[in-house]
Formats: sequence, C-alpha cells, structure tokens
Amino acid sequence: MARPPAQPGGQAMSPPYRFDATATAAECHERHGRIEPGAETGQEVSVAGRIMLRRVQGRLAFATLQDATGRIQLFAPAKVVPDYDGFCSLSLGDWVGVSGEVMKTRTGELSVKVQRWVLLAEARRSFPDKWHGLADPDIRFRQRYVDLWVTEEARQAFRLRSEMMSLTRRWLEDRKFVEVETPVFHPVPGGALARPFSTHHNALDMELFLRVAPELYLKRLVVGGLERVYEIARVFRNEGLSTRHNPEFTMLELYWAYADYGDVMELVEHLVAHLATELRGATVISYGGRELDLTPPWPRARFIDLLAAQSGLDIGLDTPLAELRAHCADRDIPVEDRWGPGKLLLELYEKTTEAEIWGPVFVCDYPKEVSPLAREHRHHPGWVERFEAIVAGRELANAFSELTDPDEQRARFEGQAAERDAGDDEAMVVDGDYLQALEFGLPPTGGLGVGMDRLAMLLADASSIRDVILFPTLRPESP
RNA sequence: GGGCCGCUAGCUCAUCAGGUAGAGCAGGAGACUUUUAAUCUCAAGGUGCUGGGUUCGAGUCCCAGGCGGCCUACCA
Repeated sequence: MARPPAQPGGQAMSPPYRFDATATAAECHERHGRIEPGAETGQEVSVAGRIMLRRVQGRLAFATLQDATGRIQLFAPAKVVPDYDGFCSLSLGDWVGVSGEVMKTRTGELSVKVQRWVLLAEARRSFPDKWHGLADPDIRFRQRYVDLWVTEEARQAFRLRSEMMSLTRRWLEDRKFVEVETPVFHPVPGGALARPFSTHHNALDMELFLRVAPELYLKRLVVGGLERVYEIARVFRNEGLSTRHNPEFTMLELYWAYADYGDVMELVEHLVAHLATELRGATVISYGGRELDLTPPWPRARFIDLLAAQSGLDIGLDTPLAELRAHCADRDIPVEDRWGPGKLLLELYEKTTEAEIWGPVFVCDYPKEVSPLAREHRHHPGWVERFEAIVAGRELANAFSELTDPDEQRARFEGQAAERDAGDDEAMVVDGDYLQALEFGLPPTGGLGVGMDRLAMLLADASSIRDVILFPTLRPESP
C-alpha cells in the first residue's frame, strides 16, 4: 500500500540532484573490516543505498544500508545525527546518502556514523517481508525491480550473466572475432527451423519478420571478407514457453572462415571451460545437485550410434520407411506421411535418446534432410557435418560445417519450400538474396549457435530460464 | 494444448469437519543509548483472484473464467 509522501512542514521535500558517494559497502569492509570492536578510524566516507533494516532504541539507532556491493551498518546516536527523528522515521526501502566516520560498534559491527544524511528517494510502497523476502514467482518476474533488491540470489544470477557476456566477448576478440550487428527485421525469415513473429512496416507497406536467427546475414558477412565474425543476437521464436524456452532469447552466433565443425567443437569446449573457470572457479561444476565435468575435450559421439545404442535398434538412413514408421508407432511418436528417413530418425532420437544424455557430449552428424544449411558429410552421404552440444541434458549449441555451394543450397531451400507447401510452417523459404551472396563465393566456414540463456542457467545453477532473463515474457496481468 | 497444484492484509503465512477471518513482518502512535530478523505497548489494516451455483449460512463445497507454478506436449 502506498504511503503518503513525506511533507515536513507541509512542504514536499525535493531530493538532491546528485550525491557523491566516496565508498561502497564492500569498500568499507575491505578497507576497515579488520579494526577492533569499539575502534574509530578517523576516516570519513559517504555511502548511499537503501535502508534494509532499522533498529531504533531511544537515543541510539542502527540501520542497515544496502548498495550494489553489499551491506553496511549505519550507527546513529541522537547527539550526532542531524534531524535524528527524521532519520529514525525512515522507512525500509528508502534511499539515503550518509556521510560520517567509519567505526566499529562494541559488538564488532563495522558501521558508518551518521554525521550527515540526506533522503535520496522514498519507498512509498511497502517493502516485502524483510525476513522471508519475495516468494511469489509471479511478483518476482513482473516486478523484477523489487526482486532484485530483496533477493540476493537474483542479483547474483544477473551479475553472473553480465560477466559471462563480457568474458565471452573478450575471449572471442582475443581470437580475432569481430562483433557485428545484423538486422532484427528480416524480409524473409530464415536461418533456423522455427515459427517467426511478423510485423508490418507502414512506409514500405510490407510484412517483416523478427529474426529467428542471424545466421544468413552473418554468412553474407563472411562472403564479404569478415573471416571471423560473431553476433550476440536477441532472436524471436513464436513458440511455447517453458523453464527452458522464452519467446525472445539470446543467441551467440559465430562464423569462422576456413574452419570446419571439428574446429568449432574445440572452440565451444574451450570457451565453456573458460567461462566455468572464471565464473565458478573450476571446470567441474555442479548443476541441479549433479556433477558436470566441462573439462575439454568433451566426448564426441555420432548421432546414429547414440540412437542405436539407446533404442537398441539397428537403423539408419537406408532402413525402409515403413520400418522406421513402425518404430515410431511403437513409441507413440506421431509421424507425418511426408517425412523421410532423416526426419523419422531425428524424431526417434529426440524422443528416446536426447533426454538420456547428461553430457557434455558433442552429438555429431545429423541427417541431411533436417539440416538445410549444413554441408554434406565428407565421408557419409546423406548425413551432414553438424553437431549439437548436449550439456546437462539440454541442447546448448548447434553447429556445422556450413553449406557453401549455391546450387546445393538452392536445392535444399526448394526442398524446404515444398515442405512448407505441404503444411510445415517451420520449414524455410527460398532466400534469393542469400543464394546470390553464395554465388559470390563463401569459403569453407564453420558456424555455431549457442543459447546464451541456457549457458547462463548452467553457470548460475538456475533451473528456469526465467531466473536468467530479467523480464521474461509473461501474460499481461489484466486481460 | 493436457494433467496436477496454488491464489486469504503491502509481504510471508494460518483458519481442524461450511457458522461470516488470524498472526508475524511492513506501515501509524508510543517506550527504550550498542542493536543486528532488536525488543515492548497501543491502534489500524481484508469486496478471502473474478463470476455464477448449492446451502438457513461459502474463504471453505460445485461449475465457469483469470493469473501463476510444476509436469507433460510443442519447440533445433
């Protein structure tokens, strides 16, 4: 419930326009944490933050101030605090700036003596329970600003995410990858098998699609001579929500000229190991209470071998369709008549095998039929050089030796277009401009997509993608 | 989309079998010079998610809807 604004003397108080803090809570502890109980430092600091706890006892008051770095106690004897009554009537959640000497109380709590203070902002709405915090996940997501100042784990998760992004950029830049920004609006949706969002541009009077992947633009840039290029791209997929899916999410895509998918595997395992080391202090971490060993090299396994081992079936691309369909039927997997062996194998794999993999493991070589942008395997016709990195039972990354041949790409697009006409609304459409780019020549290239939200989940030990997305997509509160 | 669960004061939670709602914290008033979830006293605080129904009587039972959580499905 909102409380009325403070109006001393009937006049609304206006907060200052700025406040010079000279130290953070963490810096106070670092510099003076070791002084004796009862000691005074003679050093004055100015700190600022929110009042989180308050203990008034007559002519002496204590408060706990929280800033971005942590907490520090405010020590407030009536005889030194200007407007002592005003200070004591501060509410939990109010923002204050405080100046005074750093000292330690008799009981050993490092504190700032309140010799001057100023109200920086009022919390006119009540603070969540100071002990239990926020339990309702709905409020945590809808009012993330409340969650963030009340829930330490939430602050930690988002700090970790920020560091992860920053470390990723630095690591890639050290390897001469150039960060770029490609369009969010695509005239032709492409780069992934996914349903797009669409919108309309008034001046051009045309339908535009929000990107489902930046892939085709990034490969155009490789054609243009950016030999190592990456984008940390917000992408949009018009699909369901779950603990692992948000309609808008962040993907790292990277293209590396002259490399193949084997090179990309090494890049992925070393990048992830680097992030784990920096953020968790080791390459063996725990996720959801279970050990996860991210130390390179990660095992490599062929898709078809994993499927065979897990399902006990001796099947492949040359298995008769009727037999594959029967295997699907045995497992209650719905199939469609137009599906070829590759799609049926993929379905069988996803329903029987993928969830059983804890990883990390590189699952290699997928059917060509379900990988319209990947290059055919150099030794296995009908298969492509593609891998998915499965970590903690989830797909973390998808990569391939890129398909570079424009004629082959055109044929694949046309196959996709036929699928689309047959009713598959996730199938790709022919992207003539992209084909034209390929005709200018795309060198051998390794490409990669990494779900950064899922990587953040892994490193933050979060069970839901909503724990690593500040403002996850929700239904509006009122219909 | 399906299943299960939840929704009570600003927050965290109670309310045994249907009898007209209760606590802690926050907010208000007061006491208190070393507290740290401070403590103590007092007062206040609720169209019990919404709408129907059953009943003498519904927060409680039934139906529909809303929002959320988990699982499942979908989803590279």
